[in-house]
Amino acid sequence: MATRLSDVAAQAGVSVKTVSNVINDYPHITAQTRAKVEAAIAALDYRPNVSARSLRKGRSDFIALAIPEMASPYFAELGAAISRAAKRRGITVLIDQTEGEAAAERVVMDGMRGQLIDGIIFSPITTVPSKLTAADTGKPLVLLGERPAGGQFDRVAVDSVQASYDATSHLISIGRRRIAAIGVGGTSTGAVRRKGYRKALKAAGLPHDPALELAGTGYHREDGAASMRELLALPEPPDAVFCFNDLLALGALRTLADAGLRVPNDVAVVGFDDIEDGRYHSPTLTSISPDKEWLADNAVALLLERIAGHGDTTHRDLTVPYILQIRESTAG
Amino acid sequence: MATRLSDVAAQAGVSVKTVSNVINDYPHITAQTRAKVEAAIAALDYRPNVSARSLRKGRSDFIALAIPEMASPYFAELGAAISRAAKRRGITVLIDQTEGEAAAERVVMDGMRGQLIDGIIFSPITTVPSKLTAADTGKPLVLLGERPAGGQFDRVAVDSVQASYDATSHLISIGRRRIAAIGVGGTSTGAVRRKGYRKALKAAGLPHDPALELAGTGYHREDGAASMRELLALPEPPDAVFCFNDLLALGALRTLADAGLRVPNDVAVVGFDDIEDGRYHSPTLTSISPDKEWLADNAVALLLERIAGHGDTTHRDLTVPYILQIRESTAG
DNA sequence: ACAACCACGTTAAACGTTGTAAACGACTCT
DNA sequence: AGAGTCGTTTACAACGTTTAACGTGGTTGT
Repeated sequence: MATRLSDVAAQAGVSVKTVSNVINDYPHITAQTRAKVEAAIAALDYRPNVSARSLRKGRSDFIALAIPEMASPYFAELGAAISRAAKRRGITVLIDQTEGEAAAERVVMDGMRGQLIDGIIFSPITTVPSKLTAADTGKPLVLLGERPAGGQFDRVAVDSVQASYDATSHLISIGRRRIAAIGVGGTSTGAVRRKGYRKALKAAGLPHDPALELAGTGYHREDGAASMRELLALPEPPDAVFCFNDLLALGALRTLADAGLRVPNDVAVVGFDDIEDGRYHSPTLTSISPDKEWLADNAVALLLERIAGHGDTTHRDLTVPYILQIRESTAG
Repeated sequence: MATRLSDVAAQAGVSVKTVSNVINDYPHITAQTRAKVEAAIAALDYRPNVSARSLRKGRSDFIALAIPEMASPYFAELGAAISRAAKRRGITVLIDQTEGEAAAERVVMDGMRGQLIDGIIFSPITTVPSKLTAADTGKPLVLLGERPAGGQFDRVAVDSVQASYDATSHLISIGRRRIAAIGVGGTSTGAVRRKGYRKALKAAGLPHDPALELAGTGYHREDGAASMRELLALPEPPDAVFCFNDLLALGALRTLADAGLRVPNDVAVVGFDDIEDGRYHSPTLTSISPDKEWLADNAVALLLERIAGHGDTTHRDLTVPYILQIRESTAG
């Protein structure tokens, strides 16, 4: 049924090897032969068999992207960007939903998809299990987001401390004095962003009130909404909130709307990620906006470089550029 | 480096084929041998090689999901659901971003990923190119959404006419008389949903004003926002809008907020898809809510059945259950 | 005329897995 | 006791591709 190399060879009147050479861009081929072969390929609508090729070469030109959940807008946007970046380089991305905490285990247990994939881009939202350190999967890995303790992997991420510092400082600059933080979980992300948040408060000489640091159980809208409800129940509610991602912020905005509070007049809100929802929400959401295209492109490039294996063992650490997008939720 | 079948066989003291038999649940194996083999597999941490397996079997247990763009919330949610449904059955989903109109061409050109995938779930948002009809890729295909002219494929979709009828009728039932529609493109989706919209108007004895049917260029927030601006510029603006998907509706809500109009008091809005954003937006969005889990599960099941190939050639057409979720955007 | 290329061909051997068919015992049945 | 049967295991040949080693004429340059 499926046409194979030998069919093409027969049609073009050349050897199998020559066809293979044409396909693999072997340098020494006459323009004439190449044309003949290409004509035959077109005529027979030949497609190389990926399985056979990857079995023989040991490379598949597939990489995996492991994310907690693709229905989450940030990860959806990230996945889309990474898919495009990979396609540009002729490689295909397999998306893996790790669904929460057991992420690394699952990746490892999946056995790297039966040795099909050449490498993996791993984007944890919660903790990076320390097991990852030990479990050397043998395949190149690029980490997205906060570095796990004693990072020994290639990594691409925003400077979360600085970005959080900027976000908080922005709230201070518009006159807020009682600034809450939502999302200070036990996760690396939560810890790092809290660091920048506290730093900004300190730099401005503002007191640090532990009651204003909300942990919550996750990073979804409902968690943000719940945390905001807690904050409003406080004897002295905040006049601004820095949410550690946009989903939390959107949830918080929902609670504020339900409570009849005006944003930003009563409470100003800043998010992190700059997902598209935030740009259309009422009010539009001020947010830390990482350059996702840059992130995707460099993550893929880095991984491919590692797969090609130019021997150097030092791991690299790329910092994603970002800007603070100021919108209605902080600008009256 | 990677342990293979023969390594396991050596370790267990049996033949390669026996190990293969154990892995593939071949019925006639002594408990004793099975135990030996399983011990060896565990000891060596053996993982079957997908490439070799699929080369030999002609099946890979991979299916493709072709969607316009995964960053679009509806498709992200759909992709997540389909991924889960597939994983439950031990198969892996490859997501393909077709990015708009050239969808089918690309799928075909991709050559079904070099014969790796076993079948494809195809979810067009714009037109289903008629080429699809001709281009028999040889692989099973399940279509999501509106049926193309002369549908001859398996298909899973909501009854869009009925759903649109329900949505429009709901607006009528809350007293609206001048109801606009956004998203009446030349696409199958647009055409079908317009049909239900017009039918509802007619059933209620309302006049049908062509100026209230907005086509727009796409199905994103910005298109909804632009269309809404057009509607507001009308000499006699509408008192309700039925948007053919939630993204359009969210864009429309944005424009209404900018214009200082109250929803639903001044203008009521209904969407289609029930994406999570709509549930947290201010106001929350009334929407047609298809059962995405049902959709995903049945689409995957149908495709797998087709792959297994129980010879019957009649194509099947499954109707996804839905409800109308009434929220703030229509309920004062 | 000799070497040094060049453009291809030929053949064989992998890559790791599974289907086919046959071999092997250990039974049971005449 | 020999033939048939059954349950379990194995040897061998594929699947479609690439790599390697070697061969063969043909072209070019000295």
